[in-house]
Amino acid sequence: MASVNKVILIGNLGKDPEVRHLEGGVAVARFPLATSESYKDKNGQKQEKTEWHNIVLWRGLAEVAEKYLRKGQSVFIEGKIRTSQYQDKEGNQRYSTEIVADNMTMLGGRSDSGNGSSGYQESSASTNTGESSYSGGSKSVAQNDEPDDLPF
Amino acid sequence: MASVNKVILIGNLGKDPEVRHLEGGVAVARFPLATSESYKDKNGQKQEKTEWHNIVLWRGLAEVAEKYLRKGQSVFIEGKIRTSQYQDKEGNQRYSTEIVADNMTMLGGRSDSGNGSSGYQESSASTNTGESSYSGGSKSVAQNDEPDDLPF
Amino acid sequence: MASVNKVILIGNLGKDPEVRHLEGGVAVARFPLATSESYKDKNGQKQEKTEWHNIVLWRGLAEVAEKYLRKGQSVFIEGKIRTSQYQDKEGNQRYSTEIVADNMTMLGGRSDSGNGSSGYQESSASTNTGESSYSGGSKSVAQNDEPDDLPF
Amino acid sequence: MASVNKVILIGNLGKDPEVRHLEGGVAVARFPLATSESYKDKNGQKQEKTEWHNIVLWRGLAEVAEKYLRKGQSVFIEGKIRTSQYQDKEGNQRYSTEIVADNMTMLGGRSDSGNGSSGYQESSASTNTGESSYSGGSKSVAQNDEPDDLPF
DNA sequence: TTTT
DNA sequence: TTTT
Repeated sequence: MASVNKVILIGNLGKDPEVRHLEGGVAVARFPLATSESYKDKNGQKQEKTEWHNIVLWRGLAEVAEKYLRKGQSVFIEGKIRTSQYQDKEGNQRYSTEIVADNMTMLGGRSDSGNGSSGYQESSASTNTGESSYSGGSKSVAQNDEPDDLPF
Repeated sequence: MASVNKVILIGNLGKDPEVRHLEGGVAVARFPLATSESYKDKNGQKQEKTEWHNIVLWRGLAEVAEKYLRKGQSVFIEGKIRTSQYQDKEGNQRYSTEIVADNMTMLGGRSDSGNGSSGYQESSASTNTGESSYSGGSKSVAQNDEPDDLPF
Repeated sequence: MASVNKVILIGNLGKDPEVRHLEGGVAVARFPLATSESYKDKNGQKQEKTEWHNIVLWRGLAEVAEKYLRKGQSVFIEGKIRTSQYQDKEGNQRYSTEIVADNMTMLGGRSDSGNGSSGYQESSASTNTGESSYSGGSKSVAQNDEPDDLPF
Repeated sequence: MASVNKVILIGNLGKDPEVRHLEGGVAVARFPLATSESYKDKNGQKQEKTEWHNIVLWRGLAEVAEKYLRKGQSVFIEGKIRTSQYQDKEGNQRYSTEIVADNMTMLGGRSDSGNGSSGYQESSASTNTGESSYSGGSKSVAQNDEPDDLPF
């Protein structure tokens, strides 16, 4: 049936990306992303609440993340929610929710190496599946094309 | 810091909403929402993968859900991701991820009672915080105004 | 620079799609899409305001639109805003704003031929660039891959 | 009927905001916002295409824009599309498309005065209608609450 | 020009 | 008219 599962996040990386290169050369990157919301509590005191999101990127996006994304930087992420089931060591059913990115844009932010945006934009013709190039010859890579045989 | 946490879903209710009315008259509704994605496996066979989302609605949206939403129906949900920590009975840290809705639009779909859209639209001036009414006198209810003292 | 241009619409077709098949076999479909917002005016009277959007679809999405979309039906559209300049007959600069779709999901709605959703879902493995198939062999079509030499 | 009209933009201000303060103290701010997309042309040359959006903000958001937003800065805008009709001087029907913001987040970017983000975040408890405060006492301002009697 |  |  008609179905949409879309997430849009702007936040900061809690750690450098962890990248694995799978058999076949496929890259997967993961990092925690913080979004924060401020509000006033019942005493009128300003409070901040931080939400942590587990971001997963595949292939080209993972490679961009590996090269250019660092802890503290700000990114725009577009993707979808995916909850995986797994058994913990006691054999109980557990759930883990991740955001599988299909688009990413660096927004700069706190960085050790100047403006992270530029390098990324230079080196990657298109990490944006949806908006990519309307030139005749261009190829758009589906960023969440995951092989079926991955160890999830 | 600059932060955005936004989710957009279109899917079907897996169950009727469960609604609690808290002290103070605040209503909270919850239901599982399915989004489905179809893809071809390595043998070219069409497969479908269903994602289940835990939807939470507050106040006016919860009341609309209680009155008009039923298992099987299709809804558009706009909201944000929130992951809560809790201790399980063995004292382990667990995480539960929910979508806190701040906007909802009924799309009809399989229903026991005709087109669910109409009733809802008639009875609710505005469940859409963001888009609500630009008349001078209208009031917009912040849908995710949660009391601080809720039992989470 | 960091840039995002994203539109999400749910609305009804004001007309059947107009489809052109260009040299090279590329299809382009266009239709007006209505979104409506209700609000109360200063006298407390309920009013409705309709917004009309010019939707443009390319290639695979255009072909799906041609086959399955009809006046009155409800669709979810994800895309981007594009404003074109042109000269009117008096030689004045004019602007025309369109939504170039890169994703489309039929939601049914009033239709002459039953539930429009099903046929579309059956016949199209993936019109959803962003969410498409994570099987190894699947191909994702970039929906807004426009040839450069189109007569705009 | 079920309807959604949502726009998400990240881009740069082409000019400082123009702000009007209407009778009754209501503020309206306008500015052009650029989003850019790069693609390769048929010769493999990298090209950039810039889209200009007419942003309109009301009340609290307009006041934040007036105080903190300047030409060149980067902002996240969430809002809706609105096309207005008007007569040009020759009496022809013309259309003008704007994005009416209901949420805005400053992302910094090129600025004459350091990081624009901070000041804004300090001084404005909540310009984010949708996500605002779940404290008991907080008030959420409907950002697109337009008086009916405005001179459009 | 849609839908409710 | 922005930004890279």
